Amino acid sequence: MLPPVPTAVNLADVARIAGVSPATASRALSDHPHVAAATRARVWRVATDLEYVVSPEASRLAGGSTGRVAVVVPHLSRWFFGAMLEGLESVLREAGLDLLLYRVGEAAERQAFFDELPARRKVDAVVVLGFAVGDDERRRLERIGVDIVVAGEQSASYPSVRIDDHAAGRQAVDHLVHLGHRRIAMIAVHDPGADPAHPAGRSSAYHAALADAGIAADATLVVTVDRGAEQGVDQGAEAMGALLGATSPPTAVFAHSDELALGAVRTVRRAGLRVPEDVSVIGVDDHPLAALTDLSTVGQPVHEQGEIAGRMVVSGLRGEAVERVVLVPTRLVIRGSTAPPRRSRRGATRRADV
Amino acid sequence: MLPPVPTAVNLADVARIAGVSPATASRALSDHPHVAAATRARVWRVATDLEYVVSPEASRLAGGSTGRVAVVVPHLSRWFFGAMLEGLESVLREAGLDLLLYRVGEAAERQAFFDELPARRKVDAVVVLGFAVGDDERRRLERIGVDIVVAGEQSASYPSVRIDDHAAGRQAVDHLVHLGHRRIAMIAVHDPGADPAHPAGRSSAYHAALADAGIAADATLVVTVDRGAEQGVDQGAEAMGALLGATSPPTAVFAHSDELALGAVRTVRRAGLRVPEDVSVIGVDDHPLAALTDLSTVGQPVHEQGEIAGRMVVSGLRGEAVERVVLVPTRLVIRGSTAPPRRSRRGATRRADV
DNA sequence: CTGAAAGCGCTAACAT
DNA sequence: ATGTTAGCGCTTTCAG
Repeated sequence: MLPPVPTAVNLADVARIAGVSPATASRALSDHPHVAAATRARVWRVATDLEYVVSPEASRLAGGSTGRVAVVVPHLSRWFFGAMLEGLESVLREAGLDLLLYRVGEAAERQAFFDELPARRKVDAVVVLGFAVGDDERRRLERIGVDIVVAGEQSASYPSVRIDDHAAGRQAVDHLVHLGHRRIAMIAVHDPGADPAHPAGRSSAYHAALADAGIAADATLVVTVDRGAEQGVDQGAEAMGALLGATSPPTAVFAHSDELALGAVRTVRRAGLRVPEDVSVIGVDDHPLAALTDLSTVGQPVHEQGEIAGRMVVSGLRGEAVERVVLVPTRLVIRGSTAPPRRSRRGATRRADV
Repeated sequence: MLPPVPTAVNLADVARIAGVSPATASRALSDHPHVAAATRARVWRVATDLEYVVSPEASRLAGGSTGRVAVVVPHLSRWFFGAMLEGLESVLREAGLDLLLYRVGEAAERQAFFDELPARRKVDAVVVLGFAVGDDERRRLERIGVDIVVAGEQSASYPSVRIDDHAAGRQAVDHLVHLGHRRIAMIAVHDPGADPAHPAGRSSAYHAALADAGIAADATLVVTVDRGAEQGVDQGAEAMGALLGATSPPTAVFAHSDELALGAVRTVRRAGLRVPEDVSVIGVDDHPLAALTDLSTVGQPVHEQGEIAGRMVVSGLRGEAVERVVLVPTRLVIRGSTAPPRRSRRGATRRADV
């Protein structure tokens, strides 16, 4: 390792060369009010010439903020989380904030994070991306003593950005209903932390949409998978297997995510049936895979949710008021995996490519 | 915003309560050699009880290290980069290092990063993930004065982990040759920073493999796309269109990535041809999509490359010697998108699902 | 508007 | 083995 930054230029150097005291230099560089314009300009010039960068440590120690935001995310290799992180990063970077990344995938990692709180004393705010913070976790998290924002999930306790899951579910199921389907199945994700008595938005939307259409509920048409596994595709495939094995199989399936939906499509095809002629399938997210595989879906603006979370953090840090809940709109994206039931209207369907 | 960490416990508090001097407390907590076991234990107990956490700022300022590593990556929502980042993160976290994330996608962002070097004075090391550092960039990057490690790409200047691109290319093209193909095309990525005179590993492997098989080179069978676009699928699709339009189209295609390969597959199918019966397609990476779409490919251990980069950083920080180049093995993954040319040996092929 | 002085919380010599 | 003494580089009162 090299010696610690041999060419380090300090505030004192800048001040000396600019012919002012360190105090003035500091004020000039932090854009404080009471500094002569000429002085400010001179100090900035010298600082730029010397390529001066404040020592964040010293700055923080002397009373400033850390200029850092912790981001806690369960996965990094899955599109949804990556895209949201990307949106968040762009806003934070623009605001001059550094992003400290903490991945907390499995239960053990998650527990360790909330126990040890490695971000303590290191950040000005924390953003939780794509998972719901449990009560116990919330209590611990708060001991970090900074602002907290949640993105991509519901949160009663913190400002959050997310989609309206109920509305999204309605868009999907209503689409199937309007196509004429009556036997509509659902592959739902079950969040271990959620209250089973109150089905989450997408599930409740399914039931509401069926009820509104006068379709009787059929418990054999709902399969629930646990959240959290790596890809989701296999779970979707398995769930579809169960659905296909039912006495009276569905003609359409609403999956809570595109990955589950793709697994379902795979199973349908492997069973020798066709999508959408024999079974329609719709997911949620508008994953890039959905476009590639011609999957109908309810799209959500993922990147944008990350951006909004970033803006919430920046506002909060500035001491401005922050909205408690921002709902972003979803949109129905009709592709080739949904069509009317039976084998009617051939021409209206497209093949799934790839 | 809350007041800055109301419950802040400092070293001085711990020291006082434990009945020692701050210096001793510091030594005890940093596991220094010359501290009585009893003292160490007592200090640790008090620190734990009080939930003391060192102020990284003060620690660093007083001569320690930052305990942070900067990671520079071009994309966050693409599997390859996310998976590598995930591997890296796990090792850094285990070593107690924090990860400062910088995304530098487009040219402008990349330029800004290397101009401003926002990581200066903030980290003990820098990891460059998945892109080649140009000469000018290298010069600037070095002014940061810390260790640098490159993963997923070649680097003459820094310790790096990567696959042997030439070997990977041979695995792919040799596979096609062994299947009996003679008209083998390539969809290559062109790295803007690379020297056109020296074709990169995968391309040179293609030429070498054909030469070894006594197949004459045919320039119309090579299409080059620029690196860096978002998904790659569309570029692959377009490239395949050009190939299909050739006087004498290929019976097999080697694409430099799975995403390009999937685009190629889409074009082949849209042209009314079948994969692999009419055209075989093989990619590189073993992207999760490849398994899903039954694409043959040359797999590389992406997560592991991230881990290895992490270990290189940790070793370097410990002052241990670090290997200059670590090559990780690739493996040929034969799925349903490659088969002998013509319509021979039906039984050996599987359908592409989804 | 600017300078002088006093730490922020910690670690690393240097003593003891 | 432990305590004492200096700062690290910056921001911030408090004076001018």
